[in-house]
Amino acid sequence: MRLSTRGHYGLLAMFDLAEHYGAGPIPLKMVAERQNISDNYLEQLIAVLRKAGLVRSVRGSQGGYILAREPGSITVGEIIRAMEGPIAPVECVSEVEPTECDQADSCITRLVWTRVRDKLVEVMDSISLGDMLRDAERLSVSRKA
Amino acid sequence: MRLSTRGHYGLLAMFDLAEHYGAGPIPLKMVAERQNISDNYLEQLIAVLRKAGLVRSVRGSQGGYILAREPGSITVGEIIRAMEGPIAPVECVSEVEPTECDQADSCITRLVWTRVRDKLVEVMDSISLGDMLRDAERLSVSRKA
DNA sequence: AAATATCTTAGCATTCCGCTCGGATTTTGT
DNA sequence: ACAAAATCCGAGCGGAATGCTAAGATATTT
Repeated sequence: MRLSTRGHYGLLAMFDLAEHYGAGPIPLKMVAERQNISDNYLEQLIAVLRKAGLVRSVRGSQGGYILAREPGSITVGEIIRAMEGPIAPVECVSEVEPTECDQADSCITRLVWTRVRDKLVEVMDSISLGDMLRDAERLSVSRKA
Repeated sequence: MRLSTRGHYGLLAMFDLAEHYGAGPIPLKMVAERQNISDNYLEQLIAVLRKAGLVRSVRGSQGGYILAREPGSITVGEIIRAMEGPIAPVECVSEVEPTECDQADSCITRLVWTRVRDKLVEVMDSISLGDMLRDAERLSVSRKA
């Protein structure tokens, strides 16, 4: 029941961009350094996020990456789907195009996995990068106190 | 965000044993046949469930496997933990012995994964094999109607 | 033209997955 | 005693995915 590092790193990178939202394009090297990820590897991962329409890129000197939308409108669920594909504990309850097995209609375990999937979707889609920024704010305030 | 077939098959096998609970030891070949799993492979998987104390085995002719406890007291969460290890979307929020990263206390994504983990645990620990038997009963009744 | 970035593709070592297979051991029934 | 039916145990293995590294092509700014 693990995420690969793709989803893990993807969210880290997106949150980093959210923290610098409004400051123009952020070079990937900065993100990689701050989040402690190989920048060569992150380059490949951010390409996926770009193709999914979650970030915009600016090429050339002074270039970098910017969130495609404001942090409040980008959810963890979107990011994870982009990085790891449809959310589903097992293939037969995938959000899109589940490959049905022959006893799908009498399969009780399928009901279980559907409930698990629904909970996953519910929590991931309910958290936005904006929410995470607020959490960070609260956390840093309580730290200073 | 996928389970391996280990967890998938593990639950199928345990549910099969639950359906025949009280009928004495069930040979693994029967389970494998009904659930359409390679019996050689299932043999390895059931060994894990046995070592976790979820099933008892009876060797020799007329032998087989029996749930170690009644279906109502065995949860999906227990089975998945046995087959796949501690429930956690990322390692740093593992239920047991999380390997902390150096910025663990200021990591916002960690808060997200903790919430995801908690939801997973909540739903998996709330469903027992007994619950699944009731679901199967309801489903077969509504099918006949 | 130089510097700074993104973009794209190839490759690669390691690990995990999902098995197969062979045989040892235990128990029951004839 | 013997055969049959089962669990037990470990070795091995092909294929796929993971998590990178590396090298260069392209675009943009200064």
